[in-house]
Amino acid sequence: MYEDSDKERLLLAVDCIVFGFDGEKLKILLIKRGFEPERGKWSLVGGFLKQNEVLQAAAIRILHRYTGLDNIYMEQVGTFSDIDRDPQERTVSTAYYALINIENHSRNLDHQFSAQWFSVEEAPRLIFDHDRMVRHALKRLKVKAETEPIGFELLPEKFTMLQLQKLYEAIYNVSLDKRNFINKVRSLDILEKLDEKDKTSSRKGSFLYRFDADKYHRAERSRLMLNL
Amino acid sequence: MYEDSDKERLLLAVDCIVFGFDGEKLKILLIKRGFEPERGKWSLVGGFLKQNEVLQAAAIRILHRYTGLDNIYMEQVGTFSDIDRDPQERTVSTAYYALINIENHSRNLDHQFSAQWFSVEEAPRLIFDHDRMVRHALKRLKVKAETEPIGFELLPEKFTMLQLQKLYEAIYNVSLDKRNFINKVRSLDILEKLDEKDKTSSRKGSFLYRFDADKYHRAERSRLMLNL
DNA sequence: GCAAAAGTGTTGTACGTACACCCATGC
DNA sequence: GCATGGGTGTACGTACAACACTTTTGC
Repeated sequence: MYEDSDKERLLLAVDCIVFGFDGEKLKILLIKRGFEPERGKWSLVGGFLKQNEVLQAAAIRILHRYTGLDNIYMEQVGTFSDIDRDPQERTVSTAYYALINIENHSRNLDHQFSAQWFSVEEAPRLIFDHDRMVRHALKRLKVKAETEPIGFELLPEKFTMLQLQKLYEAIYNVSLDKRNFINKVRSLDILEKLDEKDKTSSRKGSFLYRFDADKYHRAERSRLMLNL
Repeated sequence: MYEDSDKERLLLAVDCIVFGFDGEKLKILLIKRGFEPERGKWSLVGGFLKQNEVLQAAAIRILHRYTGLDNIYMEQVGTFSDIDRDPQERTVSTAYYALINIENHSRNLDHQFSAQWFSVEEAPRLIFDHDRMVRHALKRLKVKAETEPIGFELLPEKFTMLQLQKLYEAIYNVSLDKRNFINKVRSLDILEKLDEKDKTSSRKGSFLYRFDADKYHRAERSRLMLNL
């Protein structure tokens, strides 16, 4: 295709920024590299694209290898191509971010990879251009979460209003008024209020909610999910 | 890098969605392919990434080859990797969009490529997955133009308020009230009002404005550029 | 009965939206 | 003097932001 005569083939990698939420802070999953180069340093989970594989599939495969998880929300962030980003050989890498429910997940965390959760602000310096990838992913996550109900991917199926609020506070690094927050969320009409209460954090107990995809799709919605 | 053992190299292409504005409609620049496969069909301008080249540089090089232009605003859209997107050989392509001032440009349009402007809605069907790329680019352009002053890239240096309004109407495919529009733009305080008038379209003549990058950077600005 | 978190409503303000008339000029 | 597009201001409604007290329960 195209009319260039020089067709140079090169390595295409995929790196995943895995976001999780522990109830307080937004976290990312990092692995301590057990192989050269940069052995012992922290990095994103990644791998190479195969000849007969689509990028999204590679991202899913890689995420599965490191976390054991399937059916995870993923979104392409961008493609990074600095010449020497990988000192071994010219490698272009496409970054994806994944949103996972940290609670469901911790069990399957495969210890062979020395994977560990870090809060986004306190993460160690990463290899190559992975820090840049994280910054881009975070920016994209913020934009996306403003207009689409993706926050729920980071929470357990059933959650309290306070959990949801803390999640948005963590994503946007702001603090919100709980009355305004709850009113806004209610007005969106995309949650199902359950009869159960979560009593782990108070004597009174707080009601649990569940994201209702049907309600969401039915609703004629204003452009914004949350306006912070 | 990484611990995969199988490293398969493949072709990486770059395709550019070139946006322009003719005063009425948002346009894209397409070329009629003079080479196989798909000779005679319309496509985006594109080329292959070289071994020692960054993606952005490739996009700039390709844009320059087809338009003769330098110093153009470009933004990465995403990377497209369907297995058979190019029937010749597995090729992954990263799309960029460019914003150019259609007036300055028309002169240097190199006729050897049968390049032609099409309004976004009336463009012919494109080869490969280029239609999908255009849709993505358009979506990204809309999001970006909401929060950053990139619209000016599509206008001549000096422009009238009506031109600016028509531009945003074209991008978002809406119609706006000129009084509200002008008030909103004024409140942003990022334009310099010139003493010149453009008298081509009326006897009275309308004042010309220029985007003032300094004002823009100085201003503590609300998150939104235009709220439509 | 008290400590601890959950739950709830009102008011002011800012911003977006709707809307119509006069102005300047060239012919 | 008139036709053409350019330029301007106000009134209303909606939506966000600020704010404090009562309720429920387990101990």
